[in-house]
Amino acid sequence: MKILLAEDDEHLGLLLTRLLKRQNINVKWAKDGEEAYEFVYKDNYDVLVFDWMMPKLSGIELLKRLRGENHQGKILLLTAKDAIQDRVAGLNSGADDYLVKPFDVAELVARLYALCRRKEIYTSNTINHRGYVLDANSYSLNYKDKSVELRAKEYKLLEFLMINKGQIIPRDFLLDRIWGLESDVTDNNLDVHIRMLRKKISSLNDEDLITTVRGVGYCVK
Amino acid sequence: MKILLAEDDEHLGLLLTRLLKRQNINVKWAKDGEEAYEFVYKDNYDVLVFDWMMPKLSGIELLKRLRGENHQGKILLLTAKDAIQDRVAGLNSGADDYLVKPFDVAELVARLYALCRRKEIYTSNTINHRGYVLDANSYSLNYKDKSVELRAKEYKLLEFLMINKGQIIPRDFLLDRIWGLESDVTDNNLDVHIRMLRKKISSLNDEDLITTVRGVGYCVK
DNA sequence: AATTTGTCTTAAATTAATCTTAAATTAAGG
DNA sequence: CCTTAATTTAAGATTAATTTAAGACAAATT
Repeated sequence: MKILLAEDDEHLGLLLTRLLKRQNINVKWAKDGEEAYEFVYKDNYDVLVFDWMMPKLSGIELLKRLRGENHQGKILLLTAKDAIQDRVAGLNSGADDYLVKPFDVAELVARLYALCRRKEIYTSNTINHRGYVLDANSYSLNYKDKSVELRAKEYKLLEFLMINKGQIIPRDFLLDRIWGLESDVTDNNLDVHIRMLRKKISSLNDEDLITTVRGVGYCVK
Repeated sequence: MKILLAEDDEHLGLLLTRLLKRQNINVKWAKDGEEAYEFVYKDNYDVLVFDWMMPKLSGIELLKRLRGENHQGKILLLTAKDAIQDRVAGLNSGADDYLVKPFDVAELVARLYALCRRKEIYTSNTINHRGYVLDANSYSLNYKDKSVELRAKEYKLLEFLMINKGQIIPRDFLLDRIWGLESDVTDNNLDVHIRMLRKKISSLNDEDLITTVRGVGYCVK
């Protein structure tokens, strides 16, 4: 995997470069936003990681610029601990994920891989699992000759569960992921969306792809 | 594992630093609350360990401040022996665990690992012992080709026993640990949960992984 | 700008899983 | 034996998840 890291903090930049390399992740390190911008089109990266706060060109400005130029790459934003409203702006500006400082390197690595997998989905456009085909193009779930259309939130939810199939994803995790950190939606909202998904899934094959783990979360088996 | 230890007592601080290092735990030692506060954001720690009573900024004040800043790190409080209401207050203020002085270093280590484990939702995590595999990811216990699912309390209980395998864990210890100090559940509750566990374990391999030590507690052999 | 349509969110009632307790039974230690 | 501690079973309480339906919101259409 090859990533571009835009990080102005010397210490953190060096540290991450080293630690990620040890995980077999190839890191190109840009020390500010403008430098990062130059690198973006010079090479092909699996994920772009931007620090929010940077001199010259901040992560969010860079993100907006790239999206404005119709750049489709996967972008992960590193945000400061307390700037919650920033995160909202970040996701709304088209970031694919965010990570709050200080963070665990293992978690960063996990999220990078998750984004990579997502990238693969968008290039191949589908996730296949036990006969089910989740299609990123048409936002539909297919099984044999049957098909159901998913709504935006349903799709996001199922995609996340299918990418992490076999793993139990805690409820608050899903809420964070699908609705965003800042969002103050009711817990129950997740239940309702799971319900919709199950209904649609069972209309395809009359089985339950999603198992609930009481007190913890959900899991695609 | 890397932890931040805020402890004003020179003797105890030095001792813990040494002993934990011997257990392969990297300790950053801050001698008062304010110093600890500075360190928190400078590095990334797996667990933050704060002594309750400290000059300048007490452990509980530091805890509250960090939580107020939306810091999500795992925090363990060291509390004096008799201040039960303090411990309750600590947990209510957002501490993830507490430990009563004087404590056993092995106990501290066990709790540190337990806290670490909770953090790692992404990375798969298992405890292996005599062919049994306790899987934190699926909340299941596996043996050869067989598998049983555990419920939340069962899992917690077995996890604690397996982390401390070979050691006899007193009953009230388990009650405190799994149900929390403030909880006033009946003693018998523990028996029932042990019973459930034994049932499930024996369905895997028809043996008893958990031995009871009469008058004391239980032990995973 | 108003209306319609589709989607998302909330609230409240129902159902189901899990936890807890009580009481009876069994086993261990003095 | 007698006492105490642990085990076991089953029922009751509690908590979490599911379900339904209605209201809010946003996007598209007129």
